[in-house]
Amino acid sequence: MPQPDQLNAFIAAAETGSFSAAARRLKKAQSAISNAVINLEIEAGVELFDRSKRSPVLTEEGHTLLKSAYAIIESHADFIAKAMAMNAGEESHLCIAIEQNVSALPVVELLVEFEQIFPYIELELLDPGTSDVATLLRNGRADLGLMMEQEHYPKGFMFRGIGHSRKLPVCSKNHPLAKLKQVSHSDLRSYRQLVPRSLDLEDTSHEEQILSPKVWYAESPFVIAELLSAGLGWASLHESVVKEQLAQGSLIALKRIYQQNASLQGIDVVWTKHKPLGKGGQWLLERCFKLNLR
Amino acid sequence: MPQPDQLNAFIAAAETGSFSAAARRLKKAQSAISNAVINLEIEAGVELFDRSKRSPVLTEEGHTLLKSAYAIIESHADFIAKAMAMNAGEESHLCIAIEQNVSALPVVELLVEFEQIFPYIELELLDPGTSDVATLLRNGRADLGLMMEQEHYPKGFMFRGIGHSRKLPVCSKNHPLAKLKQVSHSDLRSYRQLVPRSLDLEDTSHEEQILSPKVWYAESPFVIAELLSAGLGWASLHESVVKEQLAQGSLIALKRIYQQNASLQGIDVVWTKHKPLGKGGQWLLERCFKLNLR
DNA sequence: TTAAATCTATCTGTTTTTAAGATAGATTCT
DNA sequence: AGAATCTATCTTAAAAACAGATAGATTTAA
Repeated sequence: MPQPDQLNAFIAAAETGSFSAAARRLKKAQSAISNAVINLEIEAGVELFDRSKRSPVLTEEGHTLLKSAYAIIESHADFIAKAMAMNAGEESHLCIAIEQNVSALPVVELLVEFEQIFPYIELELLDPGTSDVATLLRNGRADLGLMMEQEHYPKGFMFRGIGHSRKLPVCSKNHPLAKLKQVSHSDLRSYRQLVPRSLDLEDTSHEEQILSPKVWYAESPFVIAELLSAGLGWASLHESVVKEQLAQGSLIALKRIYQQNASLQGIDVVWTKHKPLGKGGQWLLERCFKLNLR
Repeated sequence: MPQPDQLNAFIAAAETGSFSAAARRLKKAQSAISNAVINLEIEAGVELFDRSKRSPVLTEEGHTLLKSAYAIIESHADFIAKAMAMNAGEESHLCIAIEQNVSALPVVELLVEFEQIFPYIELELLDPGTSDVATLLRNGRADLGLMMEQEHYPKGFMFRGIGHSRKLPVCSKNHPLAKLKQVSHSDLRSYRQLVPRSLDLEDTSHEEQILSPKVWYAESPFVIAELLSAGLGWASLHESVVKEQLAQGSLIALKRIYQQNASLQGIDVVWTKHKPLGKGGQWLLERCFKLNLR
């Protein structure tokens, strides 16, 4: 197995075209370079330099193996750079959970920038359904979360509002409700309601939004939007989820009597005191504060 | 700079979950593994294993750096594999010159197979114009050539026929010659002839095919085909070059009186005694023998 | 609960490897 | 021809790697 020092000697000799010059560059004795190259040649069984002239010149095999030598040194540099980043306080892995109802676009733009600044951090993205973000943070699966605001968070949780999302009652353009100019409470009660519900059975936050006695549940708001598009029932969904369908007209926003049509819900960025964020997480957090989602 | 032995110890320890087991696998003393890992940790400044339990378990940073360690070892393996291939008689670089008139498709299929068998050989493809293949072989730029047969090759050249190519007089469908059912020698003399001519001024092989007093030259037969398509003159070109244009009707093959319409020309694979072929070149050569180009 | 087994870290002494210094022979340049 | 510069090699000193032994800790089994 070729030693890094041998490879560096090989590279320096190839680049300078002289063992002596390579020794000067690497601040070693000329004999060290000569030995390193010769040992590398013996171990590889390949003549790397043609020594018929005064200065050694790369053979064809040497040219090819030089590229491989660069590849090895670069992978070494990658290892060291990763380790340095960790020493500087960067986490090696960062997991962000973004609730599906949150509009992804502004976050994606943030992540593009993140990749430039923290190229050595592995990023993991989760997009759980309603209110499972908190669960992922609690059990340490995620480091940072974006979710719809909750009344109260578990102990040790930190949060901060970073915008708002509109929640709209919607149905298919072919649904009976779509024919009405305005819908009342009792209109809604007459038809099947689709409700996003968390995987977590403990979580009862969905209950307060149930109006109709005929309820179906789904974990993903996108699945609900699909069902709605097929003409099945109505649901109260976040604007970002049904934005496209509203624009192309396959889904319709219902106008409600006596009540504001859209209820505004806050979006929080959430993290925990329990596991402190590294440099990458802190950067992301501060950039989230400057976001203004809507 | 991390030593390969340290990385191997790190990897073995991570895979077996135990320094002792890693020592057994690598046939070293347990203290050697322990030292290697600890030194790697010190040099990187990163704690790779959590030692709070009896057996060490990878930290998050360890997981990330383990991937980089694999990358380094793999690039080492690539270096060694390349060197081994060279020791087994494979050339590190193989340059093949294929005259533009030769149909590329069967050769391409051969090269796909070549890539599987000789993954460590760098391949270079040249597609010179008429009769420059010999020049590239002579001055050592190319190792192997495919070209239209010549009367006599320079000294030290080896060659073997591997097929034939049809040469056809062609012109645009809009050219006056295209209206004639058969064309005579004097018909052809009346219009501009486009002739492929080598870059090499010494080469006079193009002269014998000149019929018309109005001649233009071009190095590439493809450029000539373009000119023909624009309605400019006629030319005698290889079928493989104008195959598509003949099929789609933009170029027309002329029928000649008194003479066979298509003159058949042999295709040779050519190499030189001067620089002997390696395993890859030999393989390619033998596979060329089995080709039957037409 | 106790004893055996297995693990890691560390110390010690030996062996191996690495590198510098010096030198001789070869090539290039003037 | 002579000066300068290059490489290979020999010798010797320094450094690193390694095995063996051991102590302390944890796990497993009785």
